[in-house]
Amino acid sequence: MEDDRIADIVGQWGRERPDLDPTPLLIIGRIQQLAAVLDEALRPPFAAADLGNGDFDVLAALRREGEPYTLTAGQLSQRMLVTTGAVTKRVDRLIARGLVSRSVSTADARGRVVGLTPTGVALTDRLIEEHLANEAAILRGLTDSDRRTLERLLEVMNRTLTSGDRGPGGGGHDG
Amino acid sequence: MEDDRIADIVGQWGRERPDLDPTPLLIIGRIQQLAAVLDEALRPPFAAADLGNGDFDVLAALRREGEPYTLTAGQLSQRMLVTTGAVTKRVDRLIARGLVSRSVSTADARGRVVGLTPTGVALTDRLIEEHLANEAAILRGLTDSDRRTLERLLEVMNRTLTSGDRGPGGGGHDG
DNA sequence: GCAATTTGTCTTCCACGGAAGACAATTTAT
DNA sequence: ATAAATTGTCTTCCGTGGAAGACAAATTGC
Repeated sequence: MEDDRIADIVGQWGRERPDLDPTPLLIIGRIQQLAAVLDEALRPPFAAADLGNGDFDVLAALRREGEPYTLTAGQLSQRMLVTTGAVTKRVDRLIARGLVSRSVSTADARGRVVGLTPTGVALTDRLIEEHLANEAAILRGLTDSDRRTLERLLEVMNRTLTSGDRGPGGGGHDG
Repeated sequence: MEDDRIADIVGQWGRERPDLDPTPLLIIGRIQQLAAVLDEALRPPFAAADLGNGDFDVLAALRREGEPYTLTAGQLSQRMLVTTGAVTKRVDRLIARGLVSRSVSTADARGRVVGLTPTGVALTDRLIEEHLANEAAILRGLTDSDRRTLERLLEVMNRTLTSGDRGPGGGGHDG
């Protein structure tokens, strides 16, 4: 029944390396596992539309930008936290589906402007509804107060990570 | 220089689709982003040892199992939540590094038993210390009380997800 | 204006993991 | 015991994304 996988792992480490404190895994391990399970749980609507999760990211970024639903490849790269190479491939796939189009920027001829087609807008509008409904369902076990607390705590972790000064070990990356 | 990326996204959706409630993203989006950033932040020790994050998973699973530090490919697959094909490849890489060995199970000749070599044990023991120290550093912004709360809330989400009845595609209607 | 540098995107090439099939060994049924 | 079904692992093929280089266009320096 219950795979408290993470708790088991903590228990194992406690036995094998009693000199260490494995309890950080209770939070960090769970976040990582949660992210994986979330991806799974939220995939069905995208899968039904024959879209990779990453591809929907493109559609959503364009759609929420508002009219005329356009962004350059570089902007997409920044918003989705993937390389421009990945953007190229995602956009290529979406073009093949007729959901976005790509054109040379008028302002800067080396810029490529990606824009939602009417079909793309329609699909995105439909999918985002399903998507947010699914997310809401996942959170149904949490009270409003729980949610506010969780938001805050996640934000604290995020800030700790983003500020980048985690003692030894290096770790910093982009600037 | 705060990239409150998620808050921005929620704001954009609020403007573009005021009929929807985008606030679930404040939790779920942050968890997903956090997981990605965590992977980055925790990678350096493994990268320094020329190991993929997934490869360390194998080492850690074997090490925390206790002596004789062995598991079958199938057991590894279950513990790491990846397919047996992925296990084969991870193990192949680790064998090439001399960190684990593979032998035919005495009990069942189609089973392959993977075991840590002495070198593998030593490396894992070293890496897990660094790893847990890094995780602890990431959590330093949270009080003990925060941590307990966060653990609980993440576990609630996890249970909601694992219990699995969230009608995707089906009708999302809860009580 | 022209060369050098920088910038934005695309192109290779590579690594990793999933899906499905191949294969060998075990178990079950007869 | 033998054939059929099942199981455990590996193999093949594919999809996705990163890193680094290629390339075109813009910017800077002279």
